[in-house]
Amino acid sequence: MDTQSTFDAYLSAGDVTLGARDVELLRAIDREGSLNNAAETLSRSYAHAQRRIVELEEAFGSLVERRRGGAGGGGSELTDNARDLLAAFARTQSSFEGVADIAETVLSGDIVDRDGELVTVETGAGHVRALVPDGSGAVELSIRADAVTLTDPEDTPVPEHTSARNRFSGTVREVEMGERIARIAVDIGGNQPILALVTEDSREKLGLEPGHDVVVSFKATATRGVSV
Amino acid sequence: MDTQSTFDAYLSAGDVTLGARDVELLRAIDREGSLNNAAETLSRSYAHAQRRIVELEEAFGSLVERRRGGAGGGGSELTDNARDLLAAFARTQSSFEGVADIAETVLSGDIVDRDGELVTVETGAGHVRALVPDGSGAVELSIRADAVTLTDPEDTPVPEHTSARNRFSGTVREVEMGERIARIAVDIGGNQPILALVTEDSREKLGLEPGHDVVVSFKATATRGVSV
DNA sequence: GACCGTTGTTTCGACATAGATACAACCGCG
DNA sequence: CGCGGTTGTATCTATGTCGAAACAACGGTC
Repeated sequence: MDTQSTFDAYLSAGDVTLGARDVELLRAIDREGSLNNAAETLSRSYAHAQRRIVELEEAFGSLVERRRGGAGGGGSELTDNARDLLAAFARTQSSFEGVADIAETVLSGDIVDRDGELVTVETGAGHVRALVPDGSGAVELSIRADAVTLTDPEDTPVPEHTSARNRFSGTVREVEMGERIARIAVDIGGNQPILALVTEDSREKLGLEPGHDVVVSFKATATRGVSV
Repeated sequence: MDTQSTFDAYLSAGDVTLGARDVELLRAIDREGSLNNAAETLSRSYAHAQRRIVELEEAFGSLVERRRGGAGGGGSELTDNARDLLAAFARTQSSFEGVADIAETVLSGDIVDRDGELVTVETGAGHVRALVPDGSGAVELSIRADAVTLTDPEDTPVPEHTSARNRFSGTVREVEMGERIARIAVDIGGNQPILALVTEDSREKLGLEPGHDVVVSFKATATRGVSV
């Protein structure tokens, strides 16, 4: 079974949520210069699109400046507010895409200490500090590969001097090159290696090849877990 | 206008996607011991729930072991496969929650170099390396607060010895304490400070108070941007 | 062998979403 | 003053989703 995680992103204000479909509509208005043409090119009904715009504006404020009559019959264009909203949507969507696409390592373990939502988990590789909303006992921690920093063992800050609460010494097990980004699997003693995403630049400077020693560190606040 | 980013998480296999509603159903079956009672407690129709299970199993493999007849008329329970699926869903959902909830800094700038999807962006605070799928010119970079590492200026690895490609010297501008987690705003010379999430532990050890000097670093692979 | 509560299957209808259509209002322009 | 293309509004219909209801099949237990 080959599952893949996907998502729908929304921006919500009050009880109205703006989704991908709405963004598509706003972009089309921007492109076409009129609500009518926008609905046309998207093969949607004008009536519905118009009602939706009104609905969105009640929650998000003015979005589309609409003029009727005049040369060419009128037209519509986006407000600055709408452009900000579109940019915000694009940003959050791209953040979510990061989560959906990027490899992560899953560590299993048991909670041995809890302080608010901050917990200490005993795993095969040692203690890991992480965020787990609630529960106790067995947990699964997920560590996104883009949140893992690799440093040279000779020049790694002592734990008191960095905010990365989790650090492990390990050796590179596998290097998988992408276009400009390498995925490094580092053995840290647990039953499975930690994956880290680094630029080819970094890979070269740190001399990351199989067998090379390296220190992996990641922040507690970027390590999230769920009870199982 | 106060917008908030939300999301719906899915796991998809082929053209079937498993969503929150399906997860709710599977959990109810696990809890109630029968498909019938599960549908009952969720106020859903048994018929629809049953069809949905069949549909999901065609894509995700065996999920529910159903027995009819026998003592008590039969019953159903989840397969190990289904439990794995539930855990996977919980993990991805919790990862998405991280993105939705956690503060981020948005830096505006212009692309000055591109190498694949890896770009160098000129911002008010200096050059930042980031991932931007396509486009050129103006971009907005979002840097999640949980991806920012703070280190002591006295003990920060030289750039050649760390995979964190972006580093800036700054001074703490503001500290906002949560329960066990502090949000630190660090001034790095741009028009807006970088936000970092650190544990209270780290805040104390690094002596993070307004006015204190600190080095902020974050990975290029954790910095995503969109063209504007 | 009848009972009983479950699974399996079909059909119907309620409901929400969205397209289709029609028509009024608007206003610069020729 | 009418034309033309737009916005604004109302109503109808198609579609898909999901609950409601009814009934057959199943198989331990008594």
